[in-house]
Order: sequence, then structure tokens, then C-alpha cells
Amino acid sequence: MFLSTATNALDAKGRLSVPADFRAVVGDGNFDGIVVWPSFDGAYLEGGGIRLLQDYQALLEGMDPYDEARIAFERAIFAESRRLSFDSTGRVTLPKDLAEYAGLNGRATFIGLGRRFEIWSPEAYESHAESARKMARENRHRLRLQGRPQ
Amino acid sequence: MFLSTATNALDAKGRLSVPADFRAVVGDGNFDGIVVWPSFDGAYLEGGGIRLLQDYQALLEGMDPYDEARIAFERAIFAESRRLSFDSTGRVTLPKDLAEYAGLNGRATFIGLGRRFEIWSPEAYESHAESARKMARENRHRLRLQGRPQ
DNA sequence: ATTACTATCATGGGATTTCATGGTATTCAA
DNA sequence: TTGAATACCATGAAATCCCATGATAGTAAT
Repeated sequence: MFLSTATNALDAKGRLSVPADFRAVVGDGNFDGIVVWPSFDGAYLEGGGIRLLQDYQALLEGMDPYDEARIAFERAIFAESRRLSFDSTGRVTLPKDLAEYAGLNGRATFIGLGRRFEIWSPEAYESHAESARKMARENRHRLRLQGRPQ
Repeated sequence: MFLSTATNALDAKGRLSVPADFRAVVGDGNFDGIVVWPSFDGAYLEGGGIRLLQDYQALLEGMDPYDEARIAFERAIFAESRRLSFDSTGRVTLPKDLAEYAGLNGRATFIGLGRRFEIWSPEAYESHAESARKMARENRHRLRLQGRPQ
């Protein structure tokens, strides 16, 4: 499970350290790295382990082959996503176009969101997170767990 | 189930002993530690076992993917939470920013709340508990158990 | 009942490892 | 051969491990 937030340096060569916690989550034994694609919802990147893509694939295969949404997802996620493997110190090299898409400049913020994560420019995320906190506070009554506590 | 309260020392390295009976509750076999995040309801921390986060994840995945509140919750909970693993003596290292958020200074109070727990500065909790007692007294008629007697 | 023994806990200090990050060398392809 | 991508070291800071100590409570023995 991807948790917490960390801001790391993105150097001139496009190298970016993936937080150690995140590295521990991914990896299916076969491919040691992450998968990243531009979000179709804003100027940031989305990513996860190869497992996440497999889950999306399973989900899409349950949809009608000519469903507009299915085609759109396939284009938006599979076609756009890049497989980035770790170097010996746990970094990936982020392709320039992805860095540009997210407006990354010297620093990048990893946002853990459970099953997947996002990569933002620190400044962009800060203002975004502020409104998320506000929204969460206003709706906190909807966050009620069911069932008996353990 | 997290019960009772305990105040422990927070040393210069940020180490904090988790009460032994709390430790007995957490752990999913995989991860031996707790998960902690800043409450979006006040200057204190909330926490629980990894199971709690999994329950929240299940709850959120049942919501509409484009529900604004869902996205806000994901950011407020998953992104803000930290996985803190126990050392060999049952301590965790509490990140500085979390300690600051809760105004912790040398000591921290764990409050067991069943499924989850809270971490307060002892002084802040004392004044908060006072008003909570008052509130409980005024609402005691609402404390009626359902179901079969034990 | 009092005392001695033992186990569990919380806590402190020092040593060690991991992490993020910068730099240099090397390989590969255009 | 020139650029880009990749592999290989170096370093400081932070996190983690390991051992030692004191306190408390519970148990057993006298």
C-alpha cells in the first residue's frame, strides 16, 4: 500500500529517487520498477507497480470491447504509460516529456494513495492539498467504518 | 482493540514507545508497526494498525471514483499517513513534522479509542478531556447497548 | 505476610546501516 | 564522435539496530 508523501530531487539527468517505502511495495519479482503515466485529470503523473496495471487490465477486459470508455482508458493509461526501472540506488530516470507535463522543476513530490500514487510539482500539490484537507474536514461524517471493531 | 491511555517519553531522536497492549493489537503478519496521520479535526495525531487503513481503503473504493469527497479523503488519509515500524523494543520514530503538528514536546499521550487511537500532547489532552467528560455526562442517556447481553 | 526472584516494559546511549543525492566513468547508438 | 542513456562510486544525514539500565508488577518460596 502506498502511503505518505515525500519530496525528492529531480536532477539534470532526469534522475529521481523513488521513496524507499514505495520501492518496497512494487515489484512482481519480474520487473523491478514503477509504471508512470500522465494523469488525464490534471497536470500531474499517476503511477503504481506493475500489479496496478494488471489490475486495470483485468478491469478493462471485463468491459465491452467497443465501449467508448474502455477505448479511452486503454489510450489514456496503457498507451501513455512508461515502465521505469530502478537503478542500483533506487532511482528512475523520468522522461523529459513526463517531467514537463507535470511541470516538474528540480523537485518532485510523491503522493501515496493506497493502491496507486501520484507525482506532483511540490508547489502545485501544496495548494491542491490545502483544498483537499478542507473538503475532507467538511465531509468527515461520511467516513464511517462499518462492522465491529477488532 | 485499543483501550486506555498512556503517556510515554518522546526523546531527542524522535523515538516513542508504543504502549505494549497497543502493540499486541496491530500487525497483519506482514508489517509490524502502526500507521499515524495528522487529524484533520485538530492538533493531534490519529493512528491504528495497517488493518485500519485497509478498512478505509475498502470504504473509499466503494465510493464513486469521481466523488470529490473521495478524492479528498484519499489525500487527507493515505497521503498524510506514515507507516511507523517498531524497533526491537517496541518504539517508533515519530517524524518531526508530525510531532510539531501535535505540539509534542518530550512527552506524548496515547488514547485508545477501540478501532483506532489518538496521540496528544499531555497538556492539550488534559484540557480536551475535561470538556469531553462534560459532554459525556450530558449525553449519558444515549449510551444504550444493542444486541444480546454477554 | 514478607522477601526473593523473574519477566515485562519503558528508556537511554552508542554503533551501524540505509537513504537520498551528487558526481564520474562507461556503454551504446546515431 | 558526440550525445544520451546507463552503470558505478562517494558522501552526509537520517533512520535503525543493538546493548544496557531502571522501574514495575507478578509469582513463588520461606
